[in-house]
Amino acid sequence: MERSPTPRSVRQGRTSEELRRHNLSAILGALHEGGSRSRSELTRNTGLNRSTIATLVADLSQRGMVVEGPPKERSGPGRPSPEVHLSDVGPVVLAIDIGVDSIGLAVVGLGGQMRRHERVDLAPSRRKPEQVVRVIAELGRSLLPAPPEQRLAGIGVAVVGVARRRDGLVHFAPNLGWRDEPLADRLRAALETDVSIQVGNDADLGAIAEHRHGAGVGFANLVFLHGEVGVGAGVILDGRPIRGADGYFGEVGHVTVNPEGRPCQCGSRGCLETEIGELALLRAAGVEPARVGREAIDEVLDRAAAGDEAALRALREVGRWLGIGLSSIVNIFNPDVIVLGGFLARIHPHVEGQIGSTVGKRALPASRAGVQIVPSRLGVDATLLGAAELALAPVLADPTSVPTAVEAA
Amino acid sequence: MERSPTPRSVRQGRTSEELRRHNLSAILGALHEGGSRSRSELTRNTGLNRSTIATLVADLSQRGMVVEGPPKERSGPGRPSPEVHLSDVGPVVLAIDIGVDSIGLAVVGLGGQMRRHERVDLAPSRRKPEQVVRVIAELGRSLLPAPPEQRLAGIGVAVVGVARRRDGLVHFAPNLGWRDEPLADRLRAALETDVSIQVGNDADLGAIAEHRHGAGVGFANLVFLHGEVGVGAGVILDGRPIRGADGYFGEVGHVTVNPEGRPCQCGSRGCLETEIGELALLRAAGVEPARVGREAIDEVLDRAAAGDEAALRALREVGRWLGIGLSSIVNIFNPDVIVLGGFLARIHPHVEGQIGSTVGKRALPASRAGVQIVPSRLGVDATLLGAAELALAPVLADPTSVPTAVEAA
DNA sequence: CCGAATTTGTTTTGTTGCCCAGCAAAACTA
DNA sequence: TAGTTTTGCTGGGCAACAAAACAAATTCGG
Repeated sequence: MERSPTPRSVRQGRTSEELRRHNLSAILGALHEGGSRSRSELTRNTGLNRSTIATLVADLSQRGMVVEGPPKERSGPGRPSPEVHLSDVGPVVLAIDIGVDSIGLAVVGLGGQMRRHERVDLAPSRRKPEQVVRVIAELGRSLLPAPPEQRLAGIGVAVVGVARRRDGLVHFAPNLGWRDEPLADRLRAALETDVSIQVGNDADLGAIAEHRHGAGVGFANLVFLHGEVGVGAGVILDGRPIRGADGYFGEVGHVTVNPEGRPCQCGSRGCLETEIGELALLRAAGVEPARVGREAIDEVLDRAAAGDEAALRALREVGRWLGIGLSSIVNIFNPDVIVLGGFLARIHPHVEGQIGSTVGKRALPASRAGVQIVPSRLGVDATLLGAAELALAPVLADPTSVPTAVEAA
Repeated sequence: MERSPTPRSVRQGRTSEELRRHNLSAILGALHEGGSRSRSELTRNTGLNRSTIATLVADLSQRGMVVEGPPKERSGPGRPSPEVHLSDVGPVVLAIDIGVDSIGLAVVGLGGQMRRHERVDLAPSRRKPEQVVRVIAELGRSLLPAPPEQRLAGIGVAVVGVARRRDGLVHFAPNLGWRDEPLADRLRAALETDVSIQVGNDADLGAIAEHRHGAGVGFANLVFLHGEVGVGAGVILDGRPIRGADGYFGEVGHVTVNPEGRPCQCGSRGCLETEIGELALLRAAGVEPARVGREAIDEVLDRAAAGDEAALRALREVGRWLGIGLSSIVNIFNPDVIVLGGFLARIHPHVEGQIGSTVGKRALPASRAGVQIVPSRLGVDATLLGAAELALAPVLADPTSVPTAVEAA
């Protein structure tokens, strides 16, 4: 176990060097999360003096991370302030999303810009770690240009399972059939790289992506409920992703919602995952569960749109349990917003009304009053972008770790 | 609703002045949480240069917050380093704990030292806000010496109910029969003071106290489960207290544990509070629930110690539901430690075994493996000390807000 | 079309805060 | 008692942000 009770409190002091790092990071982070803005806006945002902003922006510009462009049109009286943009030749990361039925890869720059992008289906027979890693290595080589052209700052991986952040070991991924896989090590060998490889849970990373670039922008407290075959949740509190002592915080997929429900693979019965996962919908709609995947879900939705009674009944059933599960989430986490991801985003239009009424009845009035329940805005790319955020985090936290143009030459 | 989605991300820049504040705060915070230590230890803890530590300690000393004493005996070779202690004539706060059947007051200094301390019973007939505030004002005046002698830096209040941090309005306190009480305003008027008055929920504040000074010292992820008539939880994640969008985070008292259980005052049935609260124990043991309070619980525990079958059965029953509730807490929050407070701390020895076996069966193996479940170490004073922490927070965050001896003169 | 008002970039000059080096002091060791 | 180790103390230096003064670029009013 990686528990570390510190007997004496250790508080870090800060030097002026760290002060500079913090301020560079503040500027870069503002641009990353909120997009381009003028130098004068940066001055107002950060509260720093305009001469300081000038030197900081010049520093970031020298490092090839931002560029200054012409000012916005018609901005009022006074001398116009140049617009600061994230450079599109800045450092990039490779983002990888290992899902149950597909693998996604993308080259992502600061600001969450996807430069290049690829997704391939993953047949159930090809889910062995060796095979998955081989596919990733091939795709990765074709996506990534030669080193000097683009500066690769790191690699981030989202995986449907529980991963150990420290060393990228995938502890347990039931839907892939993995157990204790040293994923980061395998990828490092296959991609022949020495950059840092960070691995995280797909729901945790989806939460980060929706919070920074998607449906949850501007909300401090967010729960991202990601449903495919399994159900996981990622939680952001006070703007910070929460992981718990071992990284299992927010494991709501196995909260009991239906004490008389079906047995779950976790050993219990009537877990949220069992009642609202893809399999539950297919089963209730009378579709062969073995056909699980995008097309099977599409079929149910099409049939419901055409008025098919069985499909409509199945959606109502899933909507009911989803509402109950969401009520618990509202009661426990008191979020500003809940973002539904994966296949839950796709059924959202069909179950919206039912969710609203169930939460209205079951959740504590005080907590439910302010919460919004919305579908993902990033769709299938949410987890991919989250993986990119994971890899970009060190660059954002310390922009000085990227060499300046002068240093690189 | 107090939701504030910020359309554009605002990141604070830092000036060198704030750097100094941060470093002063780091030193004071280390002493506050971890106790006295030598200057050389502070140097190692903070990573700052020893000349910097010298000026910082001198600064805090001038402000009357720390004093330097003789070095520790036999510390090894080299010039001995003077020990830095928190001053016992430094700023103090008034801590107030409004419980269901008693009111506690204390004058608390840095480090959580209780200087003076008083607790009085609160008869059910005297729970009206006006009466409570009158009692507090009387006790407060007798406890607090005249202003110049002790510097009163703030007032912190713990209350059994939901409070709004911003203005100290008690939204809802069912066990006191309060609703929308402007508690902070009433206290400000009654105590005739203009210092800041902060109000918080008792479980949230108990969590902070146990984390900094009690059974949870050194653990980054802690859940404090506080049970009396009602049941509430306070949660610390990554060392930071969590409150949620409106302050209702971790409302586990109304999580359903027994779908066939008794109706709860919240409208649902079989809530955790209904199954493990004081009333549940008394009822199960055949004691008149109306007698609820310290003596009634003592009676049940005494009878159990004497081998009384009904009392033992009642404790087993409560232990079972407590185990189920704790399993959910382990699954959802994945904490390092769960601290049982209030009457749950007192029954802990009797239900320890049962809790262990229930959690062993019901919680996810990965999360339950590392968690410790322990009784409160601060006892009835946990919430009182938590209230003190609330009031001390501004001083710890910015020691320069306290005037220096020179400035005061 | 021109000048006043406004706002921001730029440059120079503080001011603050931390680090470093060298020396002195105070312990332990043998 | 001399050597070693560790720490406090002092003065000098560096890095980072702020403030002030001036220049530049725009809007607005006539």
